[in-house]
Amino acid sequence: MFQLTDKEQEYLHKIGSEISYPKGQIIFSSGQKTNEIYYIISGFVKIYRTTEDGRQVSVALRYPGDFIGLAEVLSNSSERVYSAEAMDKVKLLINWQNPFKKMLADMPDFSRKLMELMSHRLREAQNTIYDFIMNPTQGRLALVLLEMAERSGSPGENGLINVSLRVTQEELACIIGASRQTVSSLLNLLKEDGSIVYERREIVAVEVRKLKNWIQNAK
Amino acid sequence: MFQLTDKEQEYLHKIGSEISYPKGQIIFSSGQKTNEIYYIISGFVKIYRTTEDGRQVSVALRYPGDFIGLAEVLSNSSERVYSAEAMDKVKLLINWQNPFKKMLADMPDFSRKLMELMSHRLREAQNTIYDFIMNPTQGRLALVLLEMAERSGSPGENGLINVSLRVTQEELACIIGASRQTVSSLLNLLKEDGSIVYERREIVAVEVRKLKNWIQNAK
DNA sequence: TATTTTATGTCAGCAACACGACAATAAATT
DNA sequence: AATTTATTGTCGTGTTGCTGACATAAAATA
Repeated sequence: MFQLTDKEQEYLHKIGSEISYPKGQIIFSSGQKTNEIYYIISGFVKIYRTTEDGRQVSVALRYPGDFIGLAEVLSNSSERVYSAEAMDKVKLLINWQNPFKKMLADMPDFSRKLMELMSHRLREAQNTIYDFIMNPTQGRLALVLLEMAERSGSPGENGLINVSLRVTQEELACIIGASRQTVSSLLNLLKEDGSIVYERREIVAVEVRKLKNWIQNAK
Repeated sequence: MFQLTDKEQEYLHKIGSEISYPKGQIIFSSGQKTNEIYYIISGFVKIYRTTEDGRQVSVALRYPGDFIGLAEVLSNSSERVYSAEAMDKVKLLINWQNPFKKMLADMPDFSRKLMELMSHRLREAQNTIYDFIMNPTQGRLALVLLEMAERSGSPGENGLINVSLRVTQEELACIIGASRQTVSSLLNLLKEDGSIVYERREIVAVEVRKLKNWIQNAK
């Protein structure tokens, strides 16, 4: 849905620089000064907040081709509201605020495109709210697995998507707002059912059709 | 947080026209063609979706000074995704898509301001997700009542906000994602506790401090 | 290879909350 | 004023999913 033109890519590369983070690395965290935005080249990133009692609550996942840290820059907030963590080995393009803002001013089409992106993200977030209200835990787990597979896997035969998701149950729990124990049981349910292939702490493939059966109200 | 300049107000009025809707009126609904955006002059509006089995799920409330129907226009979606309903007697300014887009092009500052608005909304939606994960039903109810009071009431003495909220329990239920019966009990709990003044099916005032005690993790 | 750390599986007990049912009340309509 | 309709209060029952506890297994480290 979001595609940069060659010219935009080029511009971004010229004013930014590539940077890699290992899995688990925190890219920025809540409360920090807002100085930069990131463009995801590969890997995926969790946007989350830590509660007083130390629990993490995830509100979004971002995949290659998307920006992170955008909302603060576009709304001129001086401090980060949410934190971002690499869920994977991640390759990013880091861009400082000022040149980026200049780029926005220089390229009205790019600016319009970002407006589209923000609108799209708002819809996504609202869909997440909808899903939380409509779906019990299994449904939310199925939704998240499906999304991760579609975004970072490669389609195989008869509705199978091959992936390589090394996500702990703890991580999944904080994304879907459930307890770790529940995620454990559910993953095994999905496995027995043939909805996912889950071996040695890694999700290897998902069966789109079967997985969708666990979701109440598909979009 | 979102303020229009006199010039912008004037422009909007020039290219748009005022329109009033009674409580319960549907302003636009999911699936309709996107032709216009609305600016809320008074009253408030629910953004929601209806599920297959007829239940309503609300994802946001919009108050005076805010736009509705914006995301589709800004992202060039031809169809409405969510529906909008007047929760009150509502006065709106209706603006057709094309003149509005021209306004965006004509006034870069306005355009930037809308970008800020969308960023802000995204944060709001993410905060809602966070609240859903962190707070049990009472907390979400308290949050919604607090927001409605702060946005549409007038501050009285010692932390009291006077309002006049004629919202059915059914409505509240679909906003916080709970059953009507649970809302019923909770409202009475809040009433006994002195967190709200609730008389003859109308919420007359809220006690900010006490109400906040029901919320797990205040923003 | 041995040891420690981290992640997973599983269970029992408990609390929150949904659902259906129905009575009671207020509001709207005739 | 009488009747209908919409809204609210309050049950009991059942389910879901949380918590804490502990065993097991895999991975990381020494």
